[in-house]
Amino acid sequence: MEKYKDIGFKLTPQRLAILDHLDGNKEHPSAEDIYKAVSKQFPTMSFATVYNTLETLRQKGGVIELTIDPGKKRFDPNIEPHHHLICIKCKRIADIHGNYKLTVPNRERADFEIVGNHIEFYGICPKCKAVKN
Amino acid sequence: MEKYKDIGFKLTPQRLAILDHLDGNKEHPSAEDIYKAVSKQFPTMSFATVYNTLETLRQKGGVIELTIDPGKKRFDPNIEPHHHLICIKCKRIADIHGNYKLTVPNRERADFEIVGNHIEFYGICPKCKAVKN
DNA sequence: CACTTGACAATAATAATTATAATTTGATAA
DNA sequence: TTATCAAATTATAATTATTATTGTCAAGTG
Repeated sequence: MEKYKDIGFKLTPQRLAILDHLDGNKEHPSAEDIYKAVSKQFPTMSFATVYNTLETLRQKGGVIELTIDPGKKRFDPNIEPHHHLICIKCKRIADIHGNYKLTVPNRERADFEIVGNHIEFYGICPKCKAVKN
Repeated sequence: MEKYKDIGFKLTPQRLAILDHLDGNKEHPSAEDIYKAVSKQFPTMSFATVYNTLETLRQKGGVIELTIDPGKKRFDPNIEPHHHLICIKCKRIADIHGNYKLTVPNRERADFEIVGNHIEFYGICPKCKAVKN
């Protein structure tokens, strides 16, 4: 937690509450999810604070922004490089830490300098499989 | 083109203009891109028609919806399974057709039934690399 | 020809996000 | 400890992307 102060990230009560909610969170929450959860403790919490904090955190490498969900951003406090498995029915997202070595064939690389990758696996989660229809 | 009529997709002039704009398009355009391009020929074209057509097309498998770009959807008329390479600076998207065989380790699969995958490569395109700073 | 259906356009409504402006606060240094 | 100030917070307005609603029209069907 102290690491943030060192990089000029002012630790306010609101930010601590957001960090606390994110810490170890495997739900890949949206801004709204976070707002709902944190405003229970901070009824005056503003949506803008959630967005501002997430954006500042992202810039400082404290959180990853996921573009998996159409229409809204999701946030992942797990900053280790990893991949995701998405339930196409309920949109639940699970982490995948498998070690994949992916390269782009020269022919396809089109002179891009490759800096990273991210795999999205699609599937149906056990809960949704259990539901008929 | 005839294939659409067979599956109950009525071929109207507006739809033909959209299909024509998408055909062979490698730009992965957003709804707005398509709207702008097509409304040059059809000044009365409505945004709703673009969205409706894209959604209907998607359901019929004529186009793929990409969630790569935060804040907006992009559409890809290339329906062959393939992957993408995104310039992190200018957000340009290129197709990657490399043949990757990806499996999820049992330990991580969490009883999901895997139905597909999509790799996003991140990089810097030649144009953006050429720009200083 | 009457009838149904689906597509279109205009527009309203909603959802997610970003911007603005006034006020407050945490961190630092005197 | 207190003064200071940049940065954070809040309320709110504005924007952007998308979806829903409604009335109209045209194509195809019995």
